[in-house]
Amino acid sequence: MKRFPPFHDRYPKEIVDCIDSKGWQTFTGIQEAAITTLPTNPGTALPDAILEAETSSGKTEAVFLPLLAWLSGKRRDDAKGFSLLYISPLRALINDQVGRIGPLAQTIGLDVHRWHSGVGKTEKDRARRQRKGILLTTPESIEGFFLRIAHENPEIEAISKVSAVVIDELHAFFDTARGRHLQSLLHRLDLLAGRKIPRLGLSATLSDIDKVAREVLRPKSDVPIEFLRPQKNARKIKIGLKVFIAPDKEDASTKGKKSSPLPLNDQFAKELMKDFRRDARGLVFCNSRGGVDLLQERASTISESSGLTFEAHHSSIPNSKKELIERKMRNEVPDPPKQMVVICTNTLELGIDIGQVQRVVQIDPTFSVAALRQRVGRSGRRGDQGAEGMIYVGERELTADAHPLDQLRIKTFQAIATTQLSLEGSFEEPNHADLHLSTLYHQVISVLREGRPKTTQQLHQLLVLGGPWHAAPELKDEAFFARFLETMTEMRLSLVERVSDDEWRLSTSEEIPRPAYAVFSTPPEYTVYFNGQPIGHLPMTISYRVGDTFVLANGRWRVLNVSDHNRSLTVAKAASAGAPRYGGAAQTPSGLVAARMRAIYRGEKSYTMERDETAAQMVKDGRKAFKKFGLDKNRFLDHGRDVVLFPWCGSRRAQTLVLLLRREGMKASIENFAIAIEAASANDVKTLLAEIKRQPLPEADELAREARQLQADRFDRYLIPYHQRLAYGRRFLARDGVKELVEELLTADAAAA
DNA sequence: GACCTGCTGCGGGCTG
Repeated sequence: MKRFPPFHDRYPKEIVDCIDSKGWQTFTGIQEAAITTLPTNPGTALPDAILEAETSSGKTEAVFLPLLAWLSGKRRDDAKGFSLLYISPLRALINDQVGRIGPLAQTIGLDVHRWHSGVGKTEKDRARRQRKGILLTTPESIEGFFLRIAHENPEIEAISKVSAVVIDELHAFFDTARGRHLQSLLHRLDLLAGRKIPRLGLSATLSDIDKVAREVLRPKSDVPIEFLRPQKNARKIKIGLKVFIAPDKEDASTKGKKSSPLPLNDQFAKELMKDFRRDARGLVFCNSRGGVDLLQERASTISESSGLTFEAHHSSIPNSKKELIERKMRNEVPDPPKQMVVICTNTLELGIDIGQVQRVVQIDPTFSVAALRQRVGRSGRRGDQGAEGMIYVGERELTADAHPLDQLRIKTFQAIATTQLSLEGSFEEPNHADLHLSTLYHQVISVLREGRPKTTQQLHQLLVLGGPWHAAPELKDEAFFARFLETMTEMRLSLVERVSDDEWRLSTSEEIPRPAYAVFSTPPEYTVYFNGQPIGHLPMTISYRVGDTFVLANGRWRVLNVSDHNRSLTVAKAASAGAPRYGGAAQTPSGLVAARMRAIYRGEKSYTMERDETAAQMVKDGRKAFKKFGLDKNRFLDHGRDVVLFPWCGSRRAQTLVLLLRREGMKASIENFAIAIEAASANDVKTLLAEIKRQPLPEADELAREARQLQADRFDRYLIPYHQRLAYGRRFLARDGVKELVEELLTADAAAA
């Protein structure tokens, strides 16, 4: 490899030799940045750091080369203790990384141990015995180590000895219950170690990283954080747009009619054949599992004997099948397909190794800018190849009574807005207001499970004042926190009890259920069997009867037998079938995207992306409809007996507006990028809004009374209603700027009149 | 009209 003096001159010979033998031409930008910046002399303390670069830009080596060089100079004694802790949000990523980190670590005599639920006993026993080297694991397994503390668990002790923690795919922990969980675990590890263990996060460029990642990596940090990013120019990204028109009704009566277009999935499948005709490997992202199954079925049928293979990859496909697909993509099977396209959900959004992909197609727009950027970024990664993405949008054939949202061609504008923002590098801001009370509940129990009773003050200091909940204003108040603990003793399932006035311990009076390791939960699933073999999973929240049909995992099936007790569905092949139903809630629009869509409708933002003729026509039509409805001036639209209101804001303010209207007796709900109000006129709504404007805004927890579903996270059901409403308000509502929004809605309309 | 992620413990069957 080309000589890179900061590496070849400063790094230990064993490590240099190992890298030279890999046949790499040069280091990537992020690797050069890390090698130049991070200390290799154990006399210099390791900093907290964030390495920011795209998936598969060699971030793993970028962080491990300096860490291993640093460790090689450190005197090692015989005492048990791991050297490094690597944390990944995915088991699959750990399995990939063993192969990359293992040989590097071997050069300085360190073993690498995997530890997650898919790792066998033999391998875990080896890690348990050695308690040295590098441990690769998940947040939930770390929770497991903590939960076993009470039973004299030497592993957690050995983990607390590490010189640094590496967190892979740090962006996957932004703004989530799981992220807060990880912060708590790392904080508890620091306390156990009696020092601040350096944290190094690997992140994609998906937000204002300096601000966001700092808070995620180490809340309330008083030590500086190094930000490392490539010096070299970012590679080129191209995103194109194609729009397809769906027939008005996709049923038998329209089939064969000349004037009627083909069903959407047939059009998509044909286009995929064209777009991927020259590529060896491709990825297609859908917004739902059902969408993946249907499109894969159509594409497989249409492409038969063309040499192009289509595979389905989502969470309901068995792991063994998914792993086989990933191996085929990497050409690790005998006689791999020459041309292969995987149709997936966000299962392949994070950095699981799937080799080199030439092109990415997104079916219908994503709801966040970050998702689009991350997905397109999975293409053309080696060398200087730019990323190439294409969005296929399905719009509906317009009828005389078409809904305004269809006339506005909303999906086309959503696709353009997400593309523009993605290319500009503007991403959604995480919601820092989130209280994460469900996760707090989990961590109180986890801390108490360690054994000794704790006082209110101790718990408050550990989790709130000095810990990951430091930024929640309500919780800072010790009385509020004490009340939270007290409610935990009052619930039907009370896992906590008072020892004395001010001391708490894990309940002893009841049978304590098995500990929960994850802060999220998954609904129970049927396993679908064909000929005794599991072919996939379906959620039990949807009921099935004998004779029902569905498409799943590259086949059409008919239900032969349903067993709720065994959680199994037995199926036979069927001649035809529709998409499986998975259930779920509507997707929520982001304010960033909404505001940009409005600008494009108004012609304030041109769009320069590559598009087909239909897309160009859709933009013309959408803008024309926007004018026709007068939406350039006002925000209300009477549609039949209902009103459609266009706030052009993010989902939190929109949801606040919806609850305000419901509180006054209106049947309001969010519908795509608009608010639909049933059985009301624009004038009714305006009168109400004027009234709302005059009154003081209710508190968020008060408004939350109007919400249909208060429970969102795993342990919300164990919280008292007041805490549930508080958590709901902080997560889904925003009072800031709502008065201004109401004002804007009324003035815009007055100006128009 | 949504997507994804994780854990243990136990028992049965197979291999050496």
